[in-house]
Amino acid sequence: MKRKVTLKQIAKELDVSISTVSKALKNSSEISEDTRLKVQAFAKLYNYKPNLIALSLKNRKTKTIGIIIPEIIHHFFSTIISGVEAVSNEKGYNVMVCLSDESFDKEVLNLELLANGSIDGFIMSLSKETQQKSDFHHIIEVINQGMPVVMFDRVANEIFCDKVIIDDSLAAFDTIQFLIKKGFKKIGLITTVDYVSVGKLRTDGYLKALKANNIIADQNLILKIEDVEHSATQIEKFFKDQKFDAIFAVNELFAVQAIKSANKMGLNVPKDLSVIGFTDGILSQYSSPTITTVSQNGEKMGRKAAEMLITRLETEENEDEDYQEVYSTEIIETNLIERESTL
Amino acid sequence: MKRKVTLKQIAKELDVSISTVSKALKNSSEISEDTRLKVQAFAKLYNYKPNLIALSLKNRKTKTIGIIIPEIIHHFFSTIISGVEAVSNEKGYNVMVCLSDESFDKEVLNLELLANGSIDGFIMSLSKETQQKSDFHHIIEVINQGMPVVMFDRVANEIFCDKVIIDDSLAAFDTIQFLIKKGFKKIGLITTVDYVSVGKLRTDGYLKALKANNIIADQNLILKIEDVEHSATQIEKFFKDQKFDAIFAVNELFAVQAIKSANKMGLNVPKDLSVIGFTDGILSQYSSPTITTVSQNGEKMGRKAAEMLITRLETEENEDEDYQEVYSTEIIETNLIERESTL
DNA sequence: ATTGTAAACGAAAACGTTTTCGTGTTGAAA
DNA sequence: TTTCAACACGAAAACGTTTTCGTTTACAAT
Repeated sequence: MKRKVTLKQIAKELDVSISTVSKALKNSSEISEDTRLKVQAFAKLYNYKPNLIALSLKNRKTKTIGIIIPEIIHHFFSTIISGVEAVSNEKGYNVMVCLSDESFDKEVLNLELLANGSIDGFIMSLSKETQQKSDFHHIIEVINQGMPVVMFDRVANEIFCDKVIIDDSLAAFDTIQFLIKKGFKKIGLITTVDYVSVGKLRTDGYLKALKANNIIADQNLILKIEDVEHSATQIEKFFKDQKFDAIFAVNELFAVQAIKSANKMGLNVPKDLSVIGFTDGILSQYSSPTITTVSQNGEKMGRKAAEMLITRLETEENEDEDYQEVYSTEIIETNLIERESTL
Repeated sequence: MKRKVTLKQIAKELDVSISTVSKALKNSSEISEDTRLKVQAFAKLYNYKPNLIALSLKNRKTKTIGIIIPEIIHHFFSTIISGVEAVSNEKGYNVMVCLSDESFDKEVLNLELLANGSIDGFIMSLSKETQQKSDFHHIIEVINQGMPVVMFDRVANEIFCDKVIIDDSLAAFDTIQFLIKKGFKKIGLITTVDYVSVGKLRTDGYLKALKANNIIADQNLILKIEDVEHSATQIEKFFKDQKFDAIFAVNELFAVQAIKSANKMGLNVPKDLSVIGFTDGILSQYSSPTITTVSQNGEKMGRKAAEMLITRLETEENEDEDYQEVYSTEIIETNLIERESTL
């Protein structure tokens, strides 16, 4: 078991100073060809690689970015990570992943832990609990300490930072328009409780679209789900109580469950009922029937978020004060992917 | 924008030495109550938190563990991360996630990058390409440098380290037994090419079970898929060419596609054909019909892997030479989850 | 007056780099 | 012979900690 070799050891072995070794390895012109080659050969032989922690300390930057997401077992968030990771790797950054498990406390903990030098910047999406409490002091504090933060998807107006989102309201609006154009009148909505920002926005879009078409929104056609654990039974009840021409669900799980409930009632999707979901995940692609859905393009969002963060990190070096306080919000376009669940 | 405060700054401000501040914050008895309280108050006021990078350098341990997986958009690997993350957090470790994208080169790159001081140990699963090439020198080298490694799922006998696996062969064997007991004779297998270790093992289990029941394996009933991108068409062809009583698929995607293909042929699952998959992911739980499957318990595997790694990291401190070279392989039990796709 | 001894604190090394600023040696120009 | 530049290298600081080993001061015991 041979431990990693350091500059000091090479220096000792070759009877030169540490500085000489360091310079030789960087092809400094200060060093004679002779010793340069000698040092490089030795370093190669012993497979010298600079210690990244030491570099981090010296340079005061770690070349790693932290990402905090509510949960990972969720296709959308997985694709986000995938996008972030891809861009980060290209640009020489590592990715540290933390899960908040939708808990405020864990989010705070993760933030504090990583903010103590481990990373150069954050990419994050708010936990449900944080959204519910509307308490963002932990994030604001970190930003005030000079740590760049890019938020995506579940964001908050109260936090000033770069953001990557989709236009949830517009996407929902367009979706409902699409359904109305097809001639559907009784369009049901399966959504989340309002404190989930994206759920609220999608609900808004739904309502706006109805209004724009002079359809009076019927609260009985709207189901707001608080407890995702028991969404299935709630959705079944929803279907027993009401009749629909079409259903718009704000995520793919609700969409799948809607289809199942419809089937149980003896309804065929799409013949008796059209269903559109949100987020183009595994379920939408492979369930039967495959589900028409609003594609969020998580990979692209992740890529964009990483690009924004890294750009900020690297222009920050120049202490470009003007740039510092100008935050931008990128809107990633969505598109409706038509599949078998709609006519 | 107030930057993070350091010991040095506190020391200067309070006109004491750095050592005094450090000791005061650790409640050392060397320091008088007076200055101790003064320092602590000041530190609290300025929200002092030790710089983790500096600590890492000093202690030569980073309290973070690296995890390299082939891809993240995959329910099984997501659950692994979830498990690893949970245990790591409990024990005060962070998690750095790298994706190999099933590529040998990227796996090597990630390994080299992280091995230079960024992490204390690895948890990893081999990329397909690595398995195909059977080239493990990069991993062996890292282990030889004294970096603890725990492998899971896709492992290799050539690498000496701790491992967490399921008994793929046995699980497959039991599954086929289950099908045979139900009276099925023509049992089809949809599997991967042989260089994917777990695919091979599951195929072995299938063959063994047939043999144990004196059924002669029919190569026509076995489909080995190389190109996952085009699995759907291959599976459809498979169904056109052959008739089955039951299908065993080595992952849930193949299982879903089998069901779809069956439906296209006018067959009803489970009435005309039973289907069993592997890995209890989102698809198995929510597709129609829900799919009977072998549960791999990724969360548990992840937890176990993290526990093994951390145990090794923390006993390593004691330079317990005896313990060093003894590696263990944990086998996580699997279980068959019966759902609608089997009678 | 001398010695001993706590109590309270500081200096410095160490972790592994990079980089600035010397410093000694050589050879050539004056 | 003196002077100077170029060359090749080394010392040391810095990043932010922790920890060991002094060192000072005061005061009690001899």
